[in-house]
Amino acid sequence: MQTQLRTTTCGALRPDNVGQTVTLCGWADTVRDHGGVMFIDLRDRTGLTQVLCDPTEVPAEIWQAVQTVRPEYVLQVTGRVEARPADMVNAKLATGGIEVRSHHITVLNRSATPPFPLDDKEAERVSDELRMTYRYLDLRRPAMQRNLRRRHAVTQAVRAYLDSQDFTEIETPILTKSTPEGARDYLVPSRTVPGTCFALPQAPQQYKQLLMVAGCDRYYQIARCFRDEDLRADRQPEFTQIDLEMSFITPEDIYALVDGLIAAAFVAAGHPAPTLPLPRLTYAEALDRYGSDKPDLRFALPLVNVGEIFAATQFQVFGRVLAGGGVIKALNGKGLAGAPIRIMDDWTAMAKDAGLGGLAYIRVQEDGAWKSPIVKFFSDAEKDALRAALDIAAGDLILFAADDAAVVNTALGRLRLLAAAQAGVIDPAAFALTWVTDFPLFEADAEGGLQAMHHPFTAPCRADAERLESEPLSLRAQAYDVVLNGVELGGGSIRIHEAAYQRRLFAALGMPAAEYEDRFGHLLRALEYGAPPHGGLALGLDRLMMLLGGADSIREMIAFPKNQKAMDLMMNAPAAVSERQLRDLGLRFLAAAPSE
RNA sequence: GGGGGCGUAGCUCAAUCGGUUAGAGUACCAGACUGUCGAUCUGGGUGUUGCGGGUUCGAGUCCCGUCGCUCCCGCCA
Repeated sequence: MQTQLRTTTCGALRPDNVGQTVTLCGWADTVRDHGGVMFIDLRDRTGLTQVLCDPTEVPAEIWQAVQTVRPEYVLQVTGRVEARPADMVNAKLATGGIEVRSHHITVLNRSATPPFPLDDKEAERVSDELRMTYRYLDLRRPAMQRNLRRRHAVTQAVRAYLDSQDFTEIETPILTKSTPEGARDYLVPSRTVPGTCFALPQAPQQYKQLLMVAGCDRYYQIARCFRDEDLRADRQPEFTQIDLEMSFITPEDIYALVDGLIAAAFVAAGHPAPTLPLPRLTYAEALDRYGSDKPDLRFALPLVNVGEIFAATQFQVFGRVLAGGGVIKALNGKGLAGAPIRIMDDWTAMAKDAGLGGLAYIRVQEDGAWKSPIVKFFSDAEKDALRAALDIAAGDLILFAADDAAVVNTALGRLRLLAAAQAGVIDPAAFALTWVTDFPLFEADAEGGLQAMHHPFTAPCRADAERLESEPLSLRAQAYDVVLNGVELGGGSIRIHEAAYQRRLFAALGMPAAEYEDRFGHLLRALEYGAPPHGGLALGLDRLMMLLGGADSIREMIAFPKNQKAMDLMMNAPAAVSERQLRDLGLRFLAAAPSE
């Protein structure tokens, strides 16, 4: 990175360079003033180099100037590389074997006192609010520099991999059309067509399908997506997907391709490649066994269906549920019998929040005795069967849920995660990847209607396709997710490539013909002109980087993220705009902007 | 929209049962110091206890309201 202002970087010098005269540029990291001699650790993104300044070796005015140097001042230093005496080598620094004995130092810029310490350990404890307000300082920290560099390495590897698989990177519009059945759209009012709005894309979904119709065969894009929904630690209103689509494929082609893509990303991020092929789980299996369509497989802790054991139970609560077509499942929290009351209260509250009437449990004491408010209703045969089914031993905590399958799975699925965390069985360094396949095509929406589980362009499994109108909720989709450590990394599907079936599907969703022709006419028309069978997938790049980097929020992996109210605290966006701008757009606000 | 947590010095935090002049580390400022590398030593407190109201002889502490940040549920085809 040699330039007119420097000959080398702050992370580059080694004992081999001793004797060379070099010029470095960077930020003063720490300044150690001994009166008669000064040490300045000079930092750039590549590392730290110790600069020594001796008043007998620099002009007086430079010595004067150096006295004023504070952390984050920007310096240009020229000097000779010298070996450090053996007892002064700093093993913690890559450059610790040498130092630069300066004979000229220029203060390129001064710095105000930083609002928070630019030290990786200290800064991690500083509020996100401050870090985001001064994001350019936060990003100066080595840890954040590493995150940015690692993200770059992964996107480079993704591009190289997809290029090797004959993909073409194609950009699609940011100003596009609203498709209101997904997330809430971000809207951009049009000046040239008054009274209308563009929407920012929630995903390049329709464009990439149209690129398949166009014969592109294999498309990808590192695509920015926008969804105006409430934020989470792993959800930002704008985020990045590795978006791809292929023609003439089945799901097997996607699995094989994406397995390789993920392996390339792991390696680029400095991790061992996962064992391929990645394991697969059907949606039905995932829900049954783990209570979630994005199971964390870093640990087992399976949900066990104990309905048969209680087929003839005397326990009214269980009996009523079974008679009503519900299910009874249990999970064995190994070693959690001693879980404090406070924890159990939290878990019970969570179970109720998930829809359960209450949380039944058995604490298995050290002497093997079962302590539980419900066990008195169990017969000896039921107890024996339970013991065998759940591998019950001293110290275990057995949790029961009895209700509709959906409620039971939700509640126990969440409890499974809490119990694993409480038991400390999650290896934070582990990576557990899985495909989840065969999602349902539809789910019931709040009003009892149908809603596409993935999106309305998803093709059903061929065997199911003709039950579209008769038993829509029974249709499995050719849809799949990739899950890493209990986080949905991404997903996709084989798409409907026949206009007639796409119309049938819109109709099955309860959409009048006039409506789907209006909203999706462009896609339907395209499908009429020889659309190839095609499908694809999108991976959340921010989430992938978060998991690969061991971070607890995707904000750590985004240069300029937004806070929980979707504001950019550094730029102060969103912000009020001028009357003139609004007039041009033909807009008037009903709400006033908050005043400062 | 709902639930939880937090809000005291630039930063990270402490302050007992409601009690006297709100402290510590660090940062910062001044001075000293020729081998440090989280330099050290000496001195210095730089504060609207988020904001507003209330209770009280007395409020950082209790009550009401409000604002901000954050985590989660809902939401996220």
